[in-house]
Amino acid sequence: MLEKALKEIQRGSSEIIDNERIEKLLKAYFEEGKVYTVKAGFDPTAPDLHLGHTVLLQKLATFQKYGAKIQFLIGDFTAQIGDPTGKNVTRKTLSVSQIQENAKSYKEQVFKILDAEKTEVVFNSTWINALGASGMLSLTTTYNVARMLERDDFDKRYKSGTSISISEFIYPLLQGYDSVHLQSDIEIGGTDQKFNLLMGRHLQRAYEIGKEQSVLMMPILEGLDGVQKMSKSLNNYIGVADEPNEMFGKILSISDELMWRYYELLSAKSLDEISELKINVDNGSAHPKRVKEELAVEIIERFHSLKAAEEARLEFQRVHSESQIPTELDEFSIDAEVWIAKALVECKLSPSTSQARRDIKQGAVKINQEKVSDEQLQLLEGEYVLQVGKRKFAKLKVI
RNA sequence: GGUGAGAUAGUCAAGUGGCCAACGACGGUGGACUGUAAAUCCGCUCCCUACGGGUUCAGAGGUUCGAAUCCUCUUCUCACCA
Repeated sequence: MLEKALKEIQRGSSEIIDNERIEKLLKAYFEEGKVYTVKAGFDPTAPDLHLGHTVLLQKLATFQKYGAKIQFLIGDFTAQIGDPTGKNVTRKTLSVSQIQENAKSYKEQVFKILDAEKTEVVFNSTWINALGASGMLSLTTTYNVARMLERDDFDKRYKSGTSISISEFIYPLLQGYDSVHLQSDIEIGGTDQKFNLLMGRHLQRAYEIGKEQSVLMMPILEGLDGVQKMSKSLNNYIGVADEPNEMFGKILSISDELMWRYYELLSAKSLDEISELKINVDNGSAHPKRVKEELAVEIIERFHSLKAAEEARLEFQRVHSESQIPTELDEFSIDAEVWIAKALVECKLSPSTSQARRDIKQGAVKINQEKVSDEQLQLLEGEYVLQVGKRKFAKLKVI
């Protein structure tokens, strides 16, 4: 049992610091039912969760399975500074009301994965505000500038003469102080957070709270392109709030190679099951597309329902494999006969009439499944299903 | 504060008086091939009912028959020095 739990906890992680302590904590749980705490901090700047975030959330869920109480920390105070990690410019500060709003939508989304019973949502402004100027000052005496500058990103900025604000120096200290206040046993975060995570250990030692948190780091999930990290700003993400059909399409669009990565970090399947799948695909006894569909269904089920997932699968089949028209189309209506190019723009299938004409010229446009060749075509009264390329559809009523 | 370099389409990046709606790359998109994948190949990629017209090269003026290209000012970036 202990073995299994440990294996599950270690799964997918890129680095664990003080693994022995994690073992001890688990042992104490199994033998005496002793509860321990796992902290994870979230920046309330990005309210829309995507699968990249869920890698961490699922790890937390695993911990919950094995006795952990999760300290779900919303860094509402620290967000006012902005995490300098990986940044090469000073971040803008966020307004208090903005942070409040973001934090709220965070909470709404995370309990799809986490067990609310075993989760404590905390805001670090609570204790950091209470720290006061003298508390803050004594916090800063635990570390020095030279060591802070060892950080790669600070180092680069310092050497290149880019500004580093003093508040950014304080950021890691505050994050570490959170671990002091919360008396965390374990903290988990992305690999890019290593410096900040280690600061928790450092400060717990400095404040002599009698323990040093273990640190478990998870790799950063690649986005749909398979290269850059999943992020909203790169538009390569799968949002947990995405529609089932959209999720299905996005998951199916990832490369086979990336699929295994997603399996490892996102699926609830055991590693043994996954490696068996991989063997089957490699020797040709399983079709990679089927395997990918399975993953898609699993993920959609998690955020929607099994029913929605199966429907998405069927819909996908209809539209893409059998090149039929999707069941639900955006509908538009125009009250006079229109030129086809204008109609495409109206239905948001083309961004401009110029583009629409190009599409027609290239044979990309279909009306009721029939290819359009006449660029000058006028649409008379009636109902039409318009299509551009393989996946853009709309229904148009001309009155 | 001083000096120098620069600002070109979604991004990077050529172009330094007419052949420029502007090379190329990436991205995006359409087609072929497929498993709507990847890889590969081909087309398109400022707007406009278009063998034509309009608006672009940080912004504002100016020189010229003609400017992304030359001049002036402004704004912003970056580098070096203090």
